Amino acid sequence: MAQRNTWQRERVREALTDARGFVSAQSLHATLRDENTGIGLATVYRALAGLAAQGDADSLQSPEGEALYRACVSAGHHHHLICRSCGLTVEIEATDVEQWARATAERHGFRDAEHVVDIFGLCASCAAAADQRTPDQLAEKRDAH
Amino acid sequence: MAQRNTWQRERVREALTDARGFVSAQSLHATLRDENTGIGLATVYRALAGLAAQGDADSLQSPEGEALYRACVSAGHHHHLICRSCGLTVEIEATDVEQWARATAERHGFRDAEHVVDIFGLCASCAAAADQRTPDQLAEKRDAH
DNA sequence: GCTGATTTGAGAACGATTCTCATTAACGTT
DNA sequence: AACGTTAATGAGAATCGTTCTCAAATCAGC
Repeated sequence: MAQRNTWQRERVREALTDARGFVSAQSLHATLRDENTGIGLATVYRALAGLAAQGDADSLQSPEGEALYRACVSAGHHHHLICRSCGLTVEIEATDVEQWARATAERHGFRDAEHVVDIFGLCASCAAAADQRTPDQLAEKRDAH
Repeated sequence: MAQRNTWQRERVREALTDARGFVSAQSLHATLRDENTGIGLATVYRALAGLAAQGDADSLQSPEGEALYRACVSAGHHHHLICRSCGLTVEIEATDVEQWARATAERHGFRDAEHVVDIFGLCASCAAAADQRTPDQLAEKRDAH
């Protein structure tokens, strides 16, 4: 009996799909815990690891050192443009970069090369929101001073 | 009195420079602790954070979630080809990738884009070593079975 | 050498992730 | 539908990397 279907695994899969971008295991767990029965944190981690292992999810390390997961849309290898504020993710293809990475590794005698290529930034709407907020923050700073 | 010069900070700088590639704060601390007086782990972290902040060191997240540091040779922005076995690092320039990243971010309306571009692989000597070891490992597997 | 702010080090605190293990429940068999 | 096997779960403990705390040590200017 290799793999059993539990409602927990389904829920994790759903929640991951519903999320618009990359989410941490922690916040996924928080979401699930809010809306239903108390699913265990360990279970969420196990489910995510499983999904990632069988290629149904992507995982990457945020610059802060958290592991982020996302439901995988396109099956193949690809990269991401991630909003560091709201987590919105755009899947990007990078054929050129792909080739460049392989060529570079070979040129230096490296084998079994994997590469990490991701772009973090502020998406259009978050950038707009940030612009609106900035004056207030400056004002607060002035007041606090 | 902004910044003080302590032998600890110097030692960290030296050790970081001596290391041939990326090292974790933990292993740097272990090295330093072995060869001399007991330098504190927190101090190593602080020194590394400081070096990274003032641009004298690079930092990146390993796929395992550890933060890795390396003495910065070229001042500007650059990327790395890292041996996942011995940590040997080659600094690589990626002007094309640079531009591609900027263009991609802009095309999707993203602002303040940073990118993570690193290649992990097996360097030539580690690959050779792995080839030698592989038959034994297979034999072991057979025996253990 | 004295003074005072910065830095240190030991350990506590912390957050993310993994492990443990008794309990639960999925699924093939009856 | 009940059964037995056994993978999966959940609560909490354990682990690991990193940051924080605070008293004691130390650097820099006088």
